[in-house]
Amino acid sequence: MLIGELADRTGVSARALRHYDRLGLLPSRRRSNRYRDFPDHTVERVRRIRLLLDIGLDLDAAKRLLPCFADDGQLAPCQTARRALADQVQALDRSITAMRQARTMLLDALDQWPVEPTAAQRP
Amino acid sequence: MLIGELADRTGVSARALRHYDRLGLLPSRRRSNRYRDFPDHTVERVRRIRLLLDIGLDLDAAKRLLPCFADDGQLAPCQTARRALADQVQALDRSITAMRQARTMLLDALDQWPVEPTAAQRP
DNA sequence: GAAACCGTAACGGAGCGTAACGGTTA
DNA sequence: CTAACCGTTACGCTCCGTTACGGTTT
Repeated sequence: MLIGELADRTGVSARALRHYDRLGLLPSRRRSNRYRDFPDHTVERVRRIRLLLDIGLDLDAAKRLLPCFADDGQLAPCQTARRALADQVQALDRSITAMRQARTMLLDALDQWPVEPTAAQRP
Repeated sequence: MLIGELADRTGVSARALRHYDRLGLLPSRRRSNRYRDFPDHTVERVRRIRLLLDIGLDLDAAKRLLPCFADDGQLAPCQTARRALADQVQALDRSITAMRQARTMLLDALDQWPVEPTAAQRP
């Protein structure tokens, strides 16, 4: 399929797909007119990439983990995947902690402020 | 004071300080030799900038909020600050939620995997 | 004259968005 | 002919780190 169709079927922009392709994350051949031609299973492959990106990994890590996916879409427990995921859990923990602290600081500041009367409060 | 001293006293790199300066967040005059010359209170100003960055705001928002700080270092409840902070709390909430979901996904995947015996496990 | 500061300019990085310009095809 | 795709540069964005090159001061 052409890149436009792949974009439609995955919800990922053609620009992003070209980006993944240039980094070697997608299996694409070219037609005689130089248009990229993706096999059907690329739809699933893109979904896997987005899954990995969504959990906070970068494209470099995603590239290394793509071979760890089994045919059923499950991430297999290869050594690479295990370490990457474990590391990412810790990274997420650190980020979450930092963001919760920031959130607390903000709420404290807001709580200490007097409430400004607004016309909208009396309908 | 010169930029090196400001960097030392704030723990912020000179490069970052020049960046803030170029964006108009720092009050700096120039000496005859073109060296930046910061007044003493810039130390506190930099701390405020870092505080705002630490809670997830960007330099653009920081620039708008700096005038909202009172002399005692407290962020005053001006309309601008109130909205910015409230918005940021929501942004943090969204990010935290997303990261926790990602964390859960990772742990679920890791839990389903068999434990690989390692030499290091038997000392 | 070296060491230690200061300055500006500019590339790099992550993941694309967004032109800008041009070929292709229905 | 035109609309709708496709292609390849290449700059922009965020917050600086990091050269690279050069003047200033001690």
